[in-house]
Amino acid sequence: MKFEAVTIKDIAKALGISTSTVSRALRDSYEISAETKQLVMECAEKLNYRPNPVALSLKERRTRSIGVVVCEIANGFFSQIINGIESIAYDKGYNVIVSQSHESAEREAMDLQYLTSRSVDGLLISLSTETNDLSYLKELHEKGLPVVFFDRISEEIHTHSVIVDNFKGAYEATEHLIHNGYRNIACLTNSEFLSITTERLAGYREALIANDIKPYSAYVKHCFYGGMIFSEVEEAVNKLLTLKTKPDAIFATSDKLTTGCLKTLKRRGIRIPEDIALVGFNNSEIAELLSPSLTVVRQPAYEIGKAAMELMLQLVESKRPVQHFEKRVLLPELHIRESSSPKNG
Amino acid sequence: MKFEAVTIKDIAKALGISTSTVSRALRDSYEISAETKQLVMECAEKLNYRPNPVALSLKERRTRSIGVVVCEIANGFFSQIINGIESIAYDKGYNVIVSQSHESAEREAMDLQYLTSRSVDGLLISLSTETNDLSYLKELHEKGLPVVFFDRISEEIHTHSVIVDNFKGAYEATEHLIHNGYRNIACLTNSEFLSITTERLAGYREALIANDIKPYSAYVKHCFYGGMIFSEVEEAVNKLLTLKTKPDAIFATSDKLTTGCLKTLKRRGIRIPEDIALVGFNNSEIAELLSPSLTVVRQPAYEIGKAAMELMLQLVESKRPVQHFEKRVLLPELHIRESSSPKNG
DNA sequence: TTTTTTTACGCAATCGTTCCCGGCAACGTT
DNA sequence: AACGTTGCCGGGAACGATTGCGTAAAAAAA
Repeated sequence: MKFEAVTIKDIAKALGISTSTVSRALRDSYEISAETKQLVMECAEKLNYRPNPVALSLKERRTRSIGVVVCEIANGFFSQIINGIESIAYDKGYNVIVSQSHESAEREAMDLQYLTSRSVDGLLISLSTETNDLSYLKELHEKGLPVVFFDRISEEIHTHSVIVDNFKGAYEATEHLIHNGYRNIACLTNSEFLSITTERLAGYREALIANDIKPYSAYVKHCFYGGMIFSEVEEAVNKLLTLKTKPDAIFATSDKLTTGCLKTLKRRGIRIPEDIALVGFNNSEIAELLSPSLTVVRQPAYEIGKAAMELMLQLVESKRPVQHFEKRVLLPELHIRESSSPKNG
Repeated sequence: MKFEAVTIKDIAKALGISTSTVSRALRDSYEISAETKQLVMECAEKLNYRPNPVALSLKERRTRSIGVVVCEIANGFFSQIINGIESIAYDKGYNVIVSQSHESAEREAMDLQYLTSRSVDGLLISLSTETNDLSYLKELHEKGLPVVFFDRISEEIHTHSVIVDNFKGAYEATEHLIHNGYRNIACLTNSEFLSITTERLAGYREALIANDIKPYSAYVKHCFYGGMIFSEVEEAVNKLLTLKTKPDAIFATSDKLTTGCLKTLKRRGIRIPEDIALVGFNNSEIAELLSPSLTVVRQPAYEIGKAAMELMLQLVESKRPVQHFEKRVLLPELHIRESSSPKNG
């Protein structure tokens, strides 16, 4: 398929028939006689003919490839999602082109630019932390590019999306801490512009209020880069520790924030959960191997990827423009372990 | 770029000139007058023209996309490699199509089939644990498909490859254990068909011999699926623990084996390093957060990816067939932590 | 002024497929 | 015998871009 590349012409020549006949025979058209089909099939087999997908793409104006934009590939949560995306794509004969925003809006815009210039058939995206201007994406969407959001979504563009019930995840995590006797619960969270932040923060707040605990704004620390830069997390945690009434528990709302927080606490020799309890969103399998083992909110990342790709296929393979959009909400799981053991227990 | 798609023809029509002129003007050909160029440029800008990469691919017979085959995307080591690959690819205007073998030779063959049918310009591959028949890949390579191996390589195909010094990594890890007083050192390793296994096992053995310790075959446990199936690891570790002379240390030669081993030891309530010390190949950042923190051999995964993609570009962009092939060997780093503290120390 | 050279552009083939039009046999119908 | 049906197949125009070759007009040389 590199140097020679058998084409439909070669078959036509070998059999002394026209390319149109070969093409039709291969596609099993009714206007070709059984024997000709047979002949063509055998010849194609013999020459090891493979249709050229590039030529097909040009003709059909679709590439059967889907662009994926995430902030970071080398992040367990996202690589699990990509795994899910890929599993569906593979089954359906699509391929996936992954690119990373590294949490930069500029880089994200370039990714979009690049992916569309590669004429992907659709776009799966989890927004970067910096993104506040969606106009370019919106423009693409309005021009007809199928878009599906996952994880970090936006309501600004009316399309399919897949998330976990972030509110619920945060609510349950917070409530769990409260039930275990913690009352001064801090929240280490991402940029306030992200949908996940808003939702998780709301879950956290509601859980406090429902349990007659007054939310304390100094207990909420935003890390703009969501743990991608460790020093940011370290600083946030340190600030929490210098408060007059130190928190007795920390709820971290993302993978990297959780590990960053853990790292900081360990470095400072703070005991978990005796000095401070810790619960965090986390998808790493190692969480249970830590000492103390970590109580986490686990997201069904693989399923998120699968769902997102399924919805994408729905858009891409639909004959007429899709009118009704779906927001698929999956359930997070709270895994209770040692890092949030009952206070003074 | 979806419904309308501005083409070179639109520009030609708008300006009342031929498409060839437009094409040449856009490519800044010398045979086009400055004013015509100016006109074309402006018009292209105004209509927001984007060249169609599919048409270009068809013409130039290259897609500027590189296929990547790994066993598992959602594995820190490989996702870090992919990150490295992607970083170089992005800079050079290539895109990367990732697919997974899930350690299955059959699936790997299908991946190859799929990727080549998508006419990738080259192939970056880390072999699956099951792979013993390389004939198909060899055939592709002989037909002119550029191939670069990384991590799990094969000498059967003469081409570029990138690995870490597996021998050295294993040697140093083992020697470190010996220096810290351990003498009954077991080795938990992958399928014996993999290049990494051979090399790491050799490093382990040599280190023993160099320190006057006789290698004991019962201390070497192969896990065919390399930890992808936890029960396999569990069983291997359990077998080690039932030996008459139980090992006092375990050296695990991959990410998943290390965590699988750790999990098993934890579950059985075995203290590390008091009862058994542990050192493993691992690329997770969480290793240092474990209690005890884990002594690991860390591989420069990101750099492996970068190097592999660089070598690929060398192949893909070279005018004449490359004759001289390179095996790039990067250095692993031994991070000494608590899980291998001096014996009885 | 005539010839040669340069400049600047258009025509058409090409990449590999598909598919819309025809067209030509060999039937069956009136 | 003349006509309409089928059945089967080929020609050639797309899809979007590049490029070798040909050529008119303008510029330079004779």
